[in-house]
Amino acid sequence: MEKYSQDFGFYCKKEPLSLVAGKILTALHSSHTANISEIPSNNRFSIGDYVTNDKECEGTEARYSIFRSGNPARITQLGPKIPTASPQLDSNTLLSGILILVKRHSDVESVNPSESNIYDKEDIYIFMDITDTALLRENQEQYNFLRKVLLLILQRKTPVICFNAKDLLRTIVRIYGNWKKVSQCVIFDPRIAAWLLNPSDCNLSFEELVKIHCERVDLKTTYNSSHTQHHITCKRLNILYHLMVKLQHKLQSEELWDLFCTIELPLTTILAVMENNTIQVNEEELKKTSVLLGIHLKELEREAHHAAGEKFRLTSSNELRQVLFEKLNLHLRCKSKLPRTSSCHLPSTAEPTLHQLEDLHPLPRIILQFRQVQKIKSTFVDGLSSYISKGCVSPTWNQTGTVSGRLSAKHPNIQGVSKLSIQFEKKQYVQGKAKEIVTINPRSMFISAKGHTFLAADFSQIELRLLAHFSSDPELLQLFNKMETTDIFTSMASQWKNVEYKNITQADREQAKRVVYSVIYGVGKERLSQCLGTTRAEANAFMEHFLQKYSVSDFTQKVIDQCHRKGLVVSLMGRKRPLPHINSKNYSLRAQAERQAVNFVIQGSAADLCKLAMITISSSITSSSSLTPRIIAQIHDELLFEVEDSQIQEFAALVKHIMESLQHASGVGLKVPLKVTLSCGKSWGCMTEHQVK
DNA sequence: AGCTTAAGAATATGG
DNA sequence: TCCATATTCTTA
Repeated sequence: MEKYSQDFGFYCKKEPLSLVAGKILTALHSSHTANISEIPSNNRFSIGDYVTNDKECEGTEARYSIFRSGNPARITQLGPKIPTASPQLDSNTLLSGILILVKRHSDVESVNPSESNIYDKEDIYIFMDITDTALLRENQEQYNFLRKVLLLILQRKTPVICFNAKDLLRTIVRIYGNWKKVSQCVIFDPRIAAWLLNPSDCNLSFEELVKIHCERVDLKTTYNSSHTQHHITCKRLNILYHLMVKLQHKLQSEELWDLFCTIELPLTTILAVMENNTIQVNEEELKKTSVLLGIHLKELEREAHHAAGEKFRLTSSNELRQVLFEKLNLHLRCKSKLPRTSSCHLPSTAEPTLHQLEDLHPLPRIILQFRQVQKIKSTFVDGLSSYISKGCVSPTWNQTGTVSGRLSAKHPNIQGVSKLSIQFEKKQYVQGKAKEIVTINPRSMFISAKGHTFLAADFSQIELRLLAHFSSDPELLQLFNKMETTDIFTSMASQWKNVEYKNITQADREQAKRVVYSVIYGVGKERLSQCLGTTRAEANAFMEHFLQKYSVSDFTQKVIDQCHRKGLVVSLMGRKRPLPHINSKNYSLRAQAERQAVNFVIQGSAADLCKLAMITISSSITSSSSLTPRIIAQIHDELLFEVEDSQIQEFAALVKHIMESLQHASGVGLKVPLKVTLSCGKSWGCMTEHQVK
């Protein structure tokens, strides 16, 4: 349950918001005051014109005010809007208000952000109440004013500073409807800056950031009890300004500034737009599926109880452990040693273990099926329902949620929706009827809007290609430069399993993929043998053969050496990850850091490229007058769009061209070509490959 | 007694 | 002793 939180004196249902229109040292010269003075200054809108508290505000036409910091009495009366409704997990909630600080002087260097002079008397504050956009629309004059102010702030190249900028942008995009107008805006978000400096501690609060990056400012002593809420709010806005200046300097000295400006900053706007885009869900199908899966689960439970000879809760790994190892004693009949849980040293009941046991007794296979169905039902069917509003979902995207630079999604986590469909036999209650096999594909619940089609663009084997680039291994390079028409993992699976290329299933391909990446990132033979379902000796042989054929150890060693020297690793576009344990005396910690180092260089670089792809595609949509596709989701290496039926051909060609050209545009010049596969369809679960002319 | 919280296990995704 | 996510469920 998300809770209310307070920041800068403003409350909103989801996240705190504050914004400072300001100027940073390196920014272009542009006079805020001149711009602000363009705001129509009739009596009603003049500075300090109208200030009100909440109650008076109700039902009146006053929705904004402008004042100077030199007049704290007026600040005092700006009461924060505290929503009276109960908290809800509604990512579509609009923010309640915007407070803007317009810095008149940009000579921050000379300003010591201490108690005495954190205020600049010349500074201007603008407060805008945007709780009720409908009202704003009714009152044309005020609506125009709001638009004008926001456009003034966002359409010039002077940077704006905002904590959690995405939330502000989401709101603004919604007010405007037309996101293309603000797509080029420049908003610095201190949270993102801090995350780039150290991706390990993400989601730090404003207070924590100030504590870490502004040694001289102490939030607690900066406020004294005589200050009112809004006095404090204005001070916090000033501190926010200084925090960003500090962070900018740090980013510049760590050579992260480019990454910040060219990747993360434009991405924030894109994510805000994505959060305003909705994905339609097939609700009837969802309900039917839920019932169907419920029946099937009960059936599986019955079978499991029968196989075990007693009733127990299938969802409890403890009870399962008792049945498997204390009652049935399966561990005694199993040749290889069974793994144990890392913490309590108990026998594991995880997937690989159950696979080892599945030939000894019917129960393990039933449990595996049960867990698979249970996961799909609770997470992707019933879980999904709770996020539906008006037949649609709209995930929340977290830009700073990972250490590798990737994005993460929640509510729902669309990146984690099962790709493979499950099949089972529908139990027939009517006698004499033919057996019915039902197929359930969780992704098919997501459907495109009327008159629109989904277009998915995937980078093929992006991490493997990056490995080829970094290692310069001739074998790998040749693999990709040969311009294969066949799928690499499928052909590897076919080679390894001695099965015709055509007969390789999707599951086989996934397994081959997992094995390949596992070996690259330094899997142990224990785990690999489980993954492959073979003995450790065979796994070892496979590993050695693979690593001999593709000699990547020069590269991995280079990464590890560099990490030992510098204590951090760097991705293709300069993203950094500190790994403090790299020089630890503890072997396992050090070894883990070494694996993380290698993994980060590849995974982080792939994340860089995918983000770059989003930005480039988005800006080409912006600059086009005719194209209207919407970015729906990013699944790490896949971009999902919803396109008007008539634009599919044109847009598909554009996307493919942009993504495959990134090998030159990335600024590095990749030694391998990038390959993109396109597919489209009316449902995410049923996409057919799309050839571009 | 019933309630919350935090951690771990398990399984889905991506590579 | 592959990496890094989210979600759900159990357990303490």
